[in-house]
Amino acid sequence: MSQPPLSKRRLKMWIRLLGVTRAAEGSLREFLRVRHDTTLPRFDVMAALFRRRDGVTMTELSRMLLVSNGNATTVVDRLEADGLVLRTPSEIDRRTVHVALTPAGLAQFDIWAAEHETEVARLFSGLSEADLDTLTDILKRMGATA
Amino acid sequence: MSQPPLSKRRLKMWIRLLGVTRAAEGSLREFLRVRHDTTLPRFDVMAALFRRRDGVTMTELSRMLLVSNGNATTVVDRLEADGLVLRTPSEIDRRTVHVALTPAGLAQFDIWAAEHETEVARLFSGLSEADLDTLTDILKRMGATA
DNA sequence: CCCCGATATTTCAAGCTTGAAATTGTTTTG
DNA sequence: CAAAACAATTTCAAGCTTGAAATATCGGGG
Repeated sequence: MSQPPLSKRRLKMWIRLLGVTRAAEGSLREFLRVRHDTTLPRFDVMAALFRRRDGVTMTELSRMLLVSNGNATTVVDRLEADGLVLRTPSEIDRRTVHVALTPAGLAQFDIWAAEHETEVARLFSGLSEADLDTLTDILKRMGATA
Repeated sequence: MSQPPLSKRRLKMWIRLLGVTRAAEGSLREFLRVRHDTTLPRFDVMAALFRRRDGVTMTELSRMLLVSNGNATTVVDRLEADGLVLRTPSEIDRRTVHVALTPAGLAQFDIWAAEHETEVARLFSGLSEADLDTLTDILKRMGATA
């Protein structure tokens, strides 16, 4: 039996990939809303600031999350209003702003992160160690191209 | 060497998967904007209606795309205003509405689809036939769980 | 036949997201 | 050094998205 052309197969894979990702995002969004009364974008920003504990600039933040600079601004605005993150103007380069978790933000994220990890693990409980090896390898190569 | 716990590995995989997907979505969004002056959500709706040429109800549409019902309404509103899709009230069940591509919409989508496929194939040109086999298998199992 | 639970769609407010323009500050270069 | 190029951030309008509430319809059990 002849296979469809490579480009068609890549397209079908992309559609499937998008479906899996959207379904997982939907589950996580609901999880964060129901269990922790927060949203995915807010969580993502907090997670980025948790990874870079010393703080990051707005541009670094938007690059980490692959969102526009304007988007980073508004999400950080809201988190700052909630007292979870803090902007500090840079002394060295007065164009840049450093953003970091507040102590309250760090405490909050600690709670969220543990349950979030459990939820993600539950969502992908169908994947074995071997699957993870294989998938990670492929995803690394996809990231390198795109 | 001891590996990190399975839940941590699953989390890292998810973050990587999200990164790859967001990067590809960003590329496709830009492609659609620059080359065809349209957006990803509009394209997605058109693609769904192309796959189901006889038309679908609003609920079927939102389930296919994994978006909320309210979201489907507004995107279809805009496409209808552009003359690309058409709503037809159902005779049998007066709660439901059928949505389908107009001839203009079909012609438009034909043009978009070919170039879109090329672009997707280019984005994922790093994946071999074997990779596609492996990845599709894993994605199928992920979809089954989540 | 009427009520009641279920289903389909739209409406709405709030928040998210983008891309471009405006603002402010830095660096390079003639 | 001044001007121009470049960079970081915010602002803005438009569009996207969600989840909940409102509206309309269907279908079954008294």
